[in-house]
Amino acid sequence: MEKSNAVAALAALAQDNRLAVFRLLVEAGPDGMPAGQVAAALKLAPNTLTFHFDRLRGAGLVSVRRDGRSMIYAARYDTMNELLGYLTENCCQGRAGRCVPAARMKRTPAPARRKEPVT
Amino acid sequence: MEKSNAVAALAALAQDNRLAVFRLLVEAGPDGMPAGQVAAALKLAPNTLTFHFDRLRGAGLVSVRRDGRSMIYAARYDTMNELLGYLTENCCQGRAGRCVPAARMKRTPAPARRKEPVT
DNA sequence: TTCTCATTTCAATGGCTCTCGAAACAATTG
DNA sequence: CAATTGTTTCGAGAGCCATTGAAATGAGAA
Repeated sequence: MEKSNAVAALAALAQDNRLAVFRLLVEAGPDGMPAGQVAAALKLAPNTLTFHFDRLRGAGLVSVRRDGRSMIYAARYDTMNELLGYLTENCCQGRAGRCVPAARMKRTPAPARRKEPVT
Repeated sequence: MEKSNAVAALAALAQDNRLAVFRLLVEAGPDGMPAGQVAAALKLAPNTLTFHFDRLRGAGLVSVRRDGRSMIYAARYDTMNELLGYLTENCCQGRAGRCVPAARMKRTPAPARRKEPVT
């Protein structure tokens, strides 16, 4: 994942309602959830929700498909995975051990520094 | 980590310059780096940098100490750790396997989708 | 077709963000 | 003391964000 994509994903999740939406979709599983159901669960106006969905989708964190009159949104785990990868690689001195919970620790002999140019 | 703290941390990192600052501080190690050196490395105006430092500090991602006339900023790995923990716990269906790198994947039965995701 | 439901689009608004220039503050040096 | 260096504070402006109400679109039901 590139820096700009990471910033986009972080920005998409850096908002109360959007983070709630994403968590709900994650909970809903790979099959996703109709927009209306999300709106009801989080008590959000449908147009406001569309706005947030657009942002999540723009960051690649969510996918949509139509099912009849419903739009079904689903979390994209792969993107979330890449985001976590980016954060552990670039914000933990190249060694996961610095920042990651013990469960996810991965020993790395030499810290790989500056995979991407620091702009 | 609570949701509001996670949102704050995500927002702090969801900006090009701030993410660059944080990465630089992570690279610099636990001893940190003087503000001026960060400003020089990233070519940011000192007052602009102060603005971003304040945000990172507000999110608990950075600490400061004075050394003579220099203010030395350092990354707070513990907070980054908690953020990653929050994301894996709350955005990966409670099972790390959903989102963490393949190395640690635990297989869960993947239900078939009805229609193709439109992204 | 007409009606209804689910969702999106549009336009507008208040609030927040990021950046800049100028000035102020703090600590060391002469 | 005054001068210099490193950083912060203040004030202002352009632009983006999140939300809202009203209108429009798409798909199924009558």
